Amino acid sequence: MLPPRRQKILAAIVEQYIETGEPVGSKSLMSLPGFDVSSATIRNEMAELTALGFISQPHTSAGRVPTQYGYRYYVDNLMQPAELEENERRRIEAGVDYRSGDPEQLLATAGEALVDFTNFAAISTTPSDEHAFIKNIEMVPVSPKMAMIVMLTSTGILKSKACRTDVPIVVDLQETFQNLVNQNFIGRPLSDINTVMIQTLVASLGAKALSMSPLLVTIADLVEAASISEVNLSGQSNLLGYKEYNETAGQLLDFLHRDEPLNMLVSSSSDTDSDIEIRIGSENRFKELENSSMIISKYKIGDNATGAIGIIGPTRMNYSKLIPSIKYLTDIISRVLSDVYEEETDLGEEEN
Amino acid sequence: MLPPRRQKILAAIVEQYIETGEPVGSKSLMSLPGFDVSSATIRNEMAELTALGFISQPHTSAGRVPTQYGYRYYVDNLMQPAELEENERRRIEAGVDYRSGDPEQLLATAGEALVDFTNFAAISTTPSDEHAFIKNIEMVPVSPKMAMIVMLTSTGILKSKACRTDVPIVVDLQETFQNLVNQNFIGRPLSDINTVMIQTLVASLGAKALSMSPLLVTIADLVEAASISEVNLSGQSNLLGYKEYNETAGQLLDFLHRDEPLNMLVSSSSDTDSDIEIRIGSENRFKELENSSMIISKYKIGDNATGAIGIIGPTRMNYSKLIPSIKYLTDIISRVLSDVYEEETDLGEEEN
DNA sequence: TTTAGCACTCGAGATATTTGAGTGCTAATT
DNA sequence: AATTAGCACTCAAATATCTCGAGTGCTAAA
Repeated sequence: MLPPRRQKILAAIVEQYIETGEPVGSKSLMSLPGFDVSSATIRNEMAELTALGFISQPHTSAGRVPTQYGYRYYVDNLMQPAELEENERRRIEAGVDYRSGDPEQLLATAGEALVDFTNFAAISTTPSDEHAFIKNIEMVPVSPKMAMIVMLTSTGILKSKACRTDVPIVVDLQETFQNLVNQNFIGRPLSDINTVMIQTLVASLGAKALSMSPLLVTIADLVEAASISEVNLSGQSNLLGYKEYNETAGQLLDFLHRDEPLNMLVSSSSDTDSDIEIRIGSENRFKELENSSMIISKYKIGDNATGAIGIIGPTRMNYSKLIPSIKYLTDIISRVLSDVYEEETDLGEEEN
Repeated sequence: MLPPRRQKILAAIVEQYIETGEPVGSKSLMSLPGFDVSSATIRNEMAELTALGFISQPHTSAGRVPTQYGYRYYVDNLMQPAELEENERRRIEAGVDYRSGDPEQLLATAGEALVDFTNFAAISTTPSDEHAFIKNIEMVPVSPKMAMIVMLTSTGILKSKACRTDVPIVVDLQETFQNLVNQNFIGRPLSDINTVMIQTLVASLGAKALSMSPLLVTIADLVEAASISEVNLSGQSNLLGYKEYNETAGQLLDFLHRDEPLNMLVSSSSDTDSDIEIRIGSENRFKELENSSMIISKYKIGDNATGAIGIIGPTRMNYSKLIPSIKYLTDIISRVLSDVYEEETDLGEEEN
């Protein structure tokens, strides 16, 4: 544990650097209220903090800059989370679309809100639940040879996709389809449905195989889309404005463009139990993010499904303000989605 | 009309500059095959071309760079459209999703293909047709208090949105809804449906108003989404790589992020009759695009609906290759979408 | 009309100079 | 033992100076 004065100095360096982006010198700290020692004393302490790895110098004759360990110590031990102001709360709330019951849409708009609020890039995943099952599948004929297939999962995810059929859609075909769906899909976990399963099913249909095949393939598409926890990223262009990305902005955006690493980034957050996770610099395991931090918070729907939402930005970000903001947003999302979910579940059971 | 030799020099300057990005000097032109005159002669011609405004010098002792008028003259008079190679055709074709009948999805994937193929940003609009009407609306109950509303327009646009109702969805309610839809929406032009119309309708429903209201509002949302020709942009991060955007990349991306100007950019292309439009530098009316060019091509569905797809990049782009590529892509899109459309229309009429 | 020749221009790159914020160390002070 | 004043030192950033050469425009001869 650092002695109090050293803590105070570290905190001051982190906070001032977050604010100004310039290396912090001993004199500017001395002039801060509450610092009644000389700059030489501060320099001695700074030398210690440097030896301990919490701060570093860009070059010998410059001030100090927090290292990622400095940020980490600050976040874990020194930072005082800011109280959100009323208008900030309102701004965050306004970003959540209470009305629609569709989690994807809600997360998309919430992400946009985060982008506006933080000026960083926002990242979110749709809820995933390894025990999710298919609650409902409907076929909607919209024109003679085109139908829309709509699927609802136990998690509340709603997916739909158009499907052109080779033969005209008649009542008979619809009934066949609905029977197939009832027998083979409703109530089954998403993980059960895959290409092989679909092919076997098609093979067993005999004469009806031809007409059913495109519809069933579309179901497989929907299941896949619902299983993969989709990662949504927005506000990337905000990052261009930060001078820490001057040179590497292109690389970073390219990296964020690829889906796989994003998925890993968000999903790997499940190994801790805390509901909010802060990853500073190389704590994100990707080299492309060594100068970036993520604040990721998990939301829950009911007791099983979880997803995450958060931000990506330069390590120099205002942790003490952002962390409570994201916490607050996540609480709202959890509440809204759980409400919808429970309402559905209750009603569903009443029906039986 | 420029004398032949001057044309030849202008074309060579444009082409070499497009390739290298460096100002083109008289000597490097002289060494090109087919130039049998001295560098002094070329310099004289270049002086003329400069006076005419087709080329300019970054500074007195540098080579020449095409002005936007130079590019324009080149595109209009000098350029020889490249023949697409077999593998290029295949790459373009591979980007078009023949199977799904959904124009939006098709355009999205085609845009991605353009991004990969050209390394620029791609822009596209969904088809719009001022005479479009509602062909079909279906309500799909997916859970006790949630329904999916699906709408198909005469243009083939398929839109769907979830809607939570305040009361449980029963057969009675579905019938009421379907009657309402048949009487008030099917066959009516999209432009007829607006908030006022919906409100009047709701008001006339008496006791049923409460249960119908959220469903009808959702229809309004769908109609709006289908009327507004949505602009899709992708591959913006490609632009970061071009040195002409070194400084202004952020501004450009911010600009492209906003929806309104994009809409104007694409829709204003309707004033010419040609099916492909090339806008160089300030011919795009926005200051943010003064160093950019767009190649935008219109596609058609049947005889009425049109939309556009194209690219945005630095004025220094390979027009002679890109123009035929985009033309080719647009032809494919038009053909696929028109096929679907006609098939639908024919079948629809057979039905009657 | 074309071309060889030449003086001229000016950006890019290399090198030198200056400046000042900030440091670490030492020796005196508390 | 902890603090501080004082001072020599360091080094990036800003500024100035120099050199180089690609490319030009012009002139006078072919």
